[in-house]
Amino acid sequence: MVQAELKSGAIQSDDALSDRVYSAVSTLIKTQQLHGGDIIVESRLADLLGVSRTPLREALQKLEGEGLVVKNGRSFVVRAVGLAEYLQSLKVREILEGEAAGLSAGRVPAAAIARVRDNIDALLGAPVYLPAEHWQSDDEVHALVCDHSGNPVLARMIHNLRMVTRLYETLNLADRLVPDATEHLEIIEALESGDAKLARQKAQAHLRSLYKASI
Amino acid sequence: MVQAELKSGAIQSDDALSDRVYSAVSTLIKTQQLHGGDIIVESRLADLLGVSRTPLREALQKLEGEGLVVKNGRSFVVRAVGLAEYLQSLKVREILEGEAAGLSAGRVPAAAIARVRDNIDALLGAPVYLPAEHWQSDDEVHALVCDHSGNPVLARMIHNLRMVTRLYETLNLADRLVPDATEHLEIIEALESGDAKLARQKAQAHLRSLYKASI
DNA sequence: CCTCGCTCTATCGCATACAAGTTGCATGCG
DNA sequence: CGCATGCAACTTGTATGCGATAGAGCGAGG
Repeated sequence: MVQAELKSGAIQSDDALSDRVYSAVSTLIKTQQLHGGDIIVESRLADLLGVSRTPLREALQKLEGEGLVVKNGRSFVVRAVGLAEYLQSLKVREILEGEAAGLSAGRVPAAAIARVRDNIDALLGAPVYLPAEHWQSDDEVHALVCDHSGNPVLARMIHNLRMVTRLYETLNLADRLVPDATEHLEIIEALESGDAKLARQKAQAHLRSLYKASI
Repeated sequence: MVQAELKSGAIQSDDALSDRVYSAVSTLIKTQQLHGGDIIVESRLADLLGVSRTPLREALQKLEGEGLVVKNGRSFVVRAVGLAEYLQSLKVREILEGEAAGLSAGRVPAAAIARVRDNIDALLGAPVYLPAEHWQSDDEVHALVCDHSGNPVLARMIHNLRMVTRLYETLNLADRLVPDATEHLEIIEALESGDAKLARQKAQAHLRSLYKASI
């Protein structure tokens, strides 16, 4: 099932153990090595990660707070996000990210915009499809929108929503590469222009596009 | 500081210990027996509640997930919500609850509406001001809006936001009784009428009213 | 008088041990 | 052969002990 060692990988080793475990389990979930609905046996996972149950439980509590795992009866299970919830989340994101985009319009540093744009271009120009880079570019664009809205509460909210959104993984990511990229570029352009209304509209259009692609 | 015993009160005693601790600490915070910024010493609080550190830590992790406590360095502190964050939260709530109200318009059972309306009337007619009842009525109205929106994700989001909003406690609640009640009644009326646009507008107006009252 | 560094204690992070509840299997009886 | 009952392994909840560390207090030097 899971063969990754905790120590390996890009995990900073001077962090607290429970934080490392948190990151480890988080990526295990996001990379589908633990899939939705799996029930988590504490001792097993703890052994697998080479730690005791205490820091693991701590990590699981935190993950529960972020909605990546839920408690079913007495044990934790990896959160399974169905189509309905995915669509609901997208709907809320449409509202929130639209607002955030409007607030951020004209407030994003040119350097940040340029960097994100370069990444999108690189992604489009890549000879093969790179899922990880796709995700990262996605994160960057949405971070651009959130972090400059001047409303950290709003930003955090969107972040949490996107987290859950990711758990719904039936759609084929590769098919979304070109639509995502073009829509992202439109959002960025709107942000750059300072046209709040346009930015909001483009962000909402992007989310609606995701929505339609999943029906 | 805190003199409440864990066993006392209306806490179900057949729940898991950590759940009881969770409820206990939650109410301690919401009732200001633990005020914002207080650093929590695990062993002290655990002794106070008559449990060991383990279930207490578990409860604290959960509370961290809900935003009632945060980790400052190595120890937990009761989350202090400042004016800035409060206003930001209200702004997001304006967006979200407006949307929820629009979605709920015409979908709320008459019985539920009647019950809430009765409670508001009772509150207004009470000879003395009852803070607890004020809070509860508030909860009911907003629950009315959320629970019938058909979007549980949205509802949960609003719930979390309201949780944090409550931590900001400098405004004088009693002064808000009449404005809250009248605005709530307007929202309810709009919900009843089925006019989505009006419902959204009234909900937003309510949140903006709260905003203005706190500047 | 202020600042830097040292020590020392209170507190936290983690592991482990123990208890209680549950599930599933096997065995025996009807 | 089927069902009930009891046992056994597993899993989670809670307590506790120990090592590590941050932060306070204090003293010395600038």
